[in-house]
Amino acid sequence: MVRAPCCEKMGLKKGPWTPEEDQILMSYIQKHGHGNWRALPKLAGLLRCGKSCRLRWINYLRPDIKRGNFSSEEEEIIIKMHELLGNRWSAIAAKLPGRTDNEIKNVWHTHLKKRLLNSEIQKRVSKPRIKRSDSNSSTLTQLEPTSSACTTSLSDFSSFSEGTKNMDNMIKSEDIESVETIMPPIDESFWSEATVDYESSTMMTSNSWTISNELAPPQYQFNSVESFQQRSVDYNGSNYDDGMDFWYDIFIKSGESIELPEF
DNA sequence: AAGTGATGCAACCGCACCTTT
DNA sequence: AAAAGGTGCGGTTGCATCACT
Repeated sequence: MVRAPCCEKMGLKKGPWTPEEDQILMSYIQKHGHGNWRALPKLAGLLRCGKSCRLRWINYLRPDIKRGNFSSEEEEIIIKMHELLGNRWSAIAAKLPGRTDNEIKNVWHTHLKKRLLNSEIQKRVSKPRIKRSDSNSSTLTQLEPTSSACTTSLSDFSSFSEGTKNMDNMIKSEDIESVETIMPPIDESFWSEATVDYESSTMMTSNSWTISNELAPPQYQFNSVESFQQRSVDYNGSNYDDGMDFWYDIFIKSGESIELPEF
């Protein structure tokens, strides 16, 4: 398929929008709707490409756009949804009326990512969960005390293996509050003794993990090694690095010895 | 006051997917 | 069924502003 020439080659304008352009675009869409974005600029008398018009409308001019800083509730939702969906900004934006995917993406990269990183560092510094059991070996031992065993299986979590896209079906807009139910906060009683054998120093490469752990809340359990591997591969399809801790947490709790696939 | 680096945000780009022909 | 065209998404960039020296 032949790609359409870019805006510049067509003699179209790029860069920041002027108030005049905004006004033209806004009044045209209010009067006629946007219809075909590609045809819109010509019809509206704008020297812009349709893509640029669409973006400007969606991210800035739409009447239902919410302006101003994100509330702490909104930030919480973004954090939780990102934990579940990864960098699927449009899906996250769908849960936050008036906010755009672009805005959420920016907020994530400029504020929330750093904040989460800091709090994670703080958490690990203040209460380390893992120590090297032998300074000459790569075996790591988790320190926290055990708690009661959990025997429930994770079959209700199985739709995960169909890929992260199916998350849209799992999470309905009215269920935002219930994200806690899907991914409950982890309290200290959750952790048990575990060992992790590394074949490399980084979690991003293929490792051999040995987990001894008799407990896990249902939402973190896996029925088999294969199911975990399948899920980790699926997750890798989106954003494995961002979610490494997420998988690490799950894995630590899965109570199985498995080989992570090569990524 | 000037220079410089960091930060935030709007906008662009390339790609994938969907729809139409 | 395949090609063409349209749309939406996520990653990235560039610029304005702020903070610091």
